[in-house]
Amino acid sequence: MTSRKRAADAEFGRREILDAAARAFMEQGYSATSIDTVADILQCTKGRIYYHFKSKADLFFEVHRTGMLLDHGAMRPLAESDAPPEDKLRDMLTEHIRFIITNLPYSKVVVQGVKMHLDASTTPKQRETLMSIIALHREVEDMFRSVLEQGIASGAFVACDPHLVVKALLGAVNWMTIWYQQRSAQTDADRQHLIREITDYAMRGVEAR
Amino acid sequence: MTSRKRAADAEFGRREILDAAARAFMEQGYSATSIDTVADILQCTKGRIYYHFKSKADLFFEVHRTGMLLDHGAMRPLAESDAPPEDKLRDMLTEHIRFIITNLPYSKVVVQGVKMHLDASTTPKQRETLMSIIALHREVEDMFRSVLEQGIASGAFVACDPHLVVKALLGAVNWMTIWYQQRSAQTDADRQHLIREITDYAMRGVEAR
DNA sequence: TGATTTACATACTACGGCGTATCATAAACC
DNA sequence: GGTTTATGATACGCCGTAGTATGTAAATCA
Repeated sequence: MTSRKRAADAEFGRREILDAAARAFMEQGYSATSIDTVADILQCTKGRIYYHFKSKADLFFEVHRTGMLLDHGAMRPLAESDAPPEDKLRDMLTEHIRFIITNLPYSKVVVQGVKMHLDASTTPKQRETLMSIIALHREVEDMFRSVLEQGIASGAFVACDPHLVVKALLGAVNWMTIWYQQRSAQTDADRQHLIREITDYAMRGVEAR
Repeated sequence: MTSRKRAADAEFGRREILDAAARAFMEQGYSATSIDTVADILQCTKGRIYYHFKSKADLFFEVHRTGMLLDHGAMRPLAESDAPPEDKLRDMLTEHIRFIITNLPYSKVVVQGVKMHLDASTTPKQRETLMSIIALHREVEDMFRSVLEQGIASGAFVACDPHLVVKALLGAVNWMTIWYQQRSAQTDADRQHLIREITDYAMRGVEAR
């Protein structure tokens, strides 16, 4: 039983590192972030970080993976519901935006990570986890595109190229990772307004007249 | 006269460096790109680059500024036309997308640059040019928001918060800088289709029913 | 034609940062 | 009481890279 407590502590300590790393990567980017910077944020030394993570790249991958898992986990139940496509899409968008603003560091790292997939500077081991991250990313996009296709088929959405429109739709939302800052929406009402306006815009782009 | 020729050559050489730097920064990001990498692309040495640019940061700023000037220059005449807002916005979007796909490296650097404005590691001199770049960026966004507000006033666009919706609208388009690659659209017809689908989606998000 | 400026190339220095190795330790486990 | 776990502290080797200092050949100019 106590072993479970220790295991939980270890997980907690690990997550603490991931959170700090996410903040650092968000603010400075991967290359510009040093392991020592992450250690400074935690007020510890590199030793702690290298005890849990093999390398800087591994740490980044884990942050990226954690972010994708959180978002994917939030989207899947909604995508699997049997609500009509228009309701389903609206729920997914709302939840996705909520995820972005409540987990901004992870969201920004995910975006960074997407852009780094060309980098060949990875070990075979890393490539494996990298592929699983990419798979998660694809799955999330597939969920959105599926709902789009359902809506087009049902007549709820306008006829359009779902492969391109899903990019535009997700872009309207994901672009938040570029411009959004905590102070953009201070009160709860501000956040509600924000979520509403962005969701409504994204929905109007696909809804049939 | 010959001096004019030499001046033109100098400008050409400078632009050549900017183009190469834009490609490098696009592919690897600011921090991960070394001056030597840019030199390798040009098949020259650092000497040439440091002759034209004071520092790596200066080079990046000039790429960023050039990109913003190009986009700003393409948008302004359209924004200043006296066409109805819905036509004006459509034209601006189409042209903006065309700019992105024909100047992808510069577009991606601009996005990177926007995210780096927090960095305080700049000299007073650099801050000045940085401010002018930010001003250009604001102006472009202001042009889009203006058109939005005109359309809302005229009843052509739905009632919405233009400050937030302009972010979503530009996001739908600018997100291309994340996912678009040259091979995404190989033929001219592909590119036309792409531009059309993205523009249509972005427009539907604001058009009144 | 000699002097000077232009537009680079070469060679070198200095430094930051990744990763590792070593030693210590304090708590949890067995 | 011995062992494992999860750190802290410190030091170091090594490499990549920004920036500089110096050289140089050609074009321009007087």
